[in-house]
Amino acid sequence: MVEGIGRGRPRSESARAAVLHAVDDLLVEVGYASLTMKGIAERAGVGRQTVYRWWSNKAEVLYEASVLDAQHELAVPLSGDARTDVEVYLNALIAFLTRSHAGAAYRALVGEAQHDPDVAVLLASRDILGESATAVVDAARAASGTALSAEQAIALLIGPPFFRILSGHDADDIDPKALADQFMRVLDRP
Amino acid sequence: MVEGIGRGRPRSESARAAVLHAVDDLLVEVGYASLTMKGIAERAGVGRQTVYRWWSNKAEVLYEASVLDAQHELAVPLSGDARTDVEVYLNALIAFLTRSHAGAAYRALVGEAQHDPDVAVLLASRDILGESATAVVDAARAASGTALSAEQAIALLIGPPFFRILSGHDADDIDPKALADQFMRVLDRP
Amino acid sequence: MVEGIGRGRPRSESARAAVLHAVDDLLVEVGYASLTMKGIAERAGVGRQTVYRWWSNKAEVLYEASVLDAQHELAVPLSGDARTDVEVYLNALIAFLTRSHAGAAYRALVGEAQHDPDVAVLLASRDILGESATAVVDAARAASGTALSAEQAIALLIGPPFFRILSGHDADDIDPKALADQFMRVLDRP
Amino acid sequence: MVEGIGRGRPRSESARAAVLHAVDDLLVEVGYASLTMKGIAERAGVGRQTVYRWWSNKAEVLYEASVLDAQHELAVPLSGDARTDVEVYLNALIAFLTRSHAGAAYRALVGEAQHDPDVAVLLASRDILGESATAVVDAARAASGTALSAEQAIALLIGPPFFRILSGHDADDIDPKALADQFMRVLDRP
DNA sequence: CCCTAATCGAGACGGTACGTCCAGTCTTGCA
DNA sequence: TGCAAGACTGGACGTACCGTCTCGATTAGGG
Repeated sequence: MVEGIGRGRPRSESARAAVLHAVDDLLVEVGYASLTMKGIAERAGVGRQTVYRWWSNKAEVLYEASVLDAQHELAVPLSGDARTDVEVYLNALIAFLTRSHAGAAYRALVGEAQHDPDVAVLLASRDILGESATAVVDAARAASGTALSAEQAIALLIGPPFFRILSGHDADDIDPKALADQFMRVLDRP
Repeated sequence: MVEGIGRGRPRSESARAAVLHAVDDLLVEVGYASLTMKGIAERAGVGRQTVYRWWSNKAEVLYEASVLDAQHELAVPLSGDARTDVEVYLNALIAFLTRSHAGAAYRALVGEAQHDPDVAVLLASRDILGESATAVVDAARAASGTALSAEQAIALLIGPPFFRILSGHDADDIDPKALADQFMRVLDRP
Repeated sequence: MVEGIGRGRPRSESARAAVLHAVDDLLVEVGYASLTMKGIAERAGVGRQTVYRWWSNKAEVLYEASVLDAQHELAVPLSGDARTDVEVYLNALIAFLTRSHAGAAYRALVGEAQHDPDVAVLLASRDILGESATAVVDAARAASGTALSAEQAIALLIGPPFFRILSGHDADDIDPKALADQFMRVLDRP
Repeated sequence: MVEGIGRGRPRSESARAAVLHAVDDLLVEVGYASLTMKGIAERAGVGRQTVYRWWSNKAEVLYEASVLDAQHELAVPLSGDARTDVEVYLNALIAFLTRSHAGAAYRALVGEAQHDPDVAVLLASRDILGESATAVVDAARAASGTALSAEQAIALLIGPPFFRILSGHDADDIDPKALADQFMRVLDRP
């Protein structure tokens, strides 16, 4: 990647970091609804235009600020036993969606995507949740010899808790063990 | 009309109807993101105070204007054959979430609920999707003798397409027949 | 003047007064160059839109805030002796242009008018300086039987000090007595 | 002062010329109000810093680009007849202030000087208008034997049209012949 | 023939005012 | 006294320009 001939002052990496850091902080302090581009810039000690220069809206900043954390929180080590791994993953997923800051950011983005096409495109460009489940799901599929595609299996695994949490049910009512059972049952038969 | 001693001008039912109508129209014309209380009042030919008097935010107006009507779109007649009914329901659900105006309103509300606690409460107070699935799910549960609770079964049925659609996947990639198969398979075993 | 049927909340006279007062204060405190619509609104404790609703730019606010003061400062009582009145007027004019706050506002407006057509129109709509000189000049013209028109005489009276002050000469070098002499001399001959 | 030993890259004379040329062009194209340092630099194909290095504000650039050239427009040849020369000069002055690009620049600077002390100093450092009138006025003074000082006579000559034009009167209403008459009349008597 | 130094174009930087928009409240006259 | 109309304060929006700051590249001496 060449990036032209590199004329002009180069982008300030410290400004970039300050913005992402400010978003992380503000998300916790004031919540997504009260997160403003103005507030982010001021908190980061950065000009407003600098934020707009590199991210076109607050969804993009939030995405970049949160996506790495999300991947980290949803990464589960494979034990070799598919049933166990699925349950461990489900626990991580539920914790992410209900208790994690990065998860709150992710839910906010999903929310925004429902009425902002730009955010929808941004979100669709990288299926964070789906990616996180891939390893676990592939292992389970391989072990079971199911005919389900990876995509189908992923939706089957993530969908039920995703639906209950985003539509406002009490997260405590979700039983990861039972969900894991149901998931394995679908896979276990041709 | 009696309404107690009724001093002063009585409440205008026509104003209420005009507001709900205006919201329906505007949702189609400008979309949720550009829906404003000001715009609603002007379109309805109603004072802004009148809107605020009856609904405390645009989510409430939208909820009353669109989402309750949504029940009709998701009501499927029971045929007696659980497998068939499940598939018919899934088709209705997918159409609702991807192509219906009421569905767009519902998705917008789910989105708003992710960063506005008031909207979350409003949405949780009435599980529209869950309710719509109850009849189909109960019939399927009765026919199969599964141990799954109604709530578990509902999440299992709705979750997968809900996740795929809200996280921005292409709706055409969803196969209702396969989803119905998977759902029946979980139920079919004790 | 009927002003329609007067529906809606009427303009707040207190907001109007607060804005004009704020402009007066700020002009003294920070000067014209640092006078901003934002600053005016904040100082007046008024919404920004309220300022824009009634005045389309800062020149208009300034004009309204200063014109009355200007008229007051430039009003000289007629003594009956034209020569004396002319000299008194010239002293008032020089004081206005060099030492008065309203005069500073007026000079700023004249300045702005040189590169903003809107301000030029505003200024031309009401010739504050010319009006102030009318009484004195008319009296002098009547006494002398000159053939000069009012407009010519006014320009002859105001022009010389106006030019010296606006083009940056030291105001102390201006001799009102000599200027009055010169003015009377032009008038005194057919 | 020797200016050091002159190490380093010397100033680019072509850059200087490009900037002055760009200012001339832009003044005509977009007007003084829309003239920005950024715009000047871009139009000149020059770095912003380069402009700031040699001129500290846009008034200085404008002064050097336009106003100094203005002297040519105001230079009138002396015929020997004072009355005629005065009228010719007045015509040139009025044309300069109302129709010339350099005149527009000069008026803009006078305007700016009313609220920017730096510009006021710049303008006062060289009385362009006064200088232009010196020859004509001195000739007229010599011919008439008046007691008026050069400064007084200059203000008397330039002031009236200057006032009318800068305060927004219609330039067509100005009668150079009458102004010349009035001017000569003041001079003609002790 | 490099070395040093000051210039050049380009463009990002932190700031700040712009004029617009909307939220939610308040104040009129009319019915 | 409820209603429409519409003005109110407040504050975020995204843009523009300010004057400064880094870049790499260029262009002159001086050693």
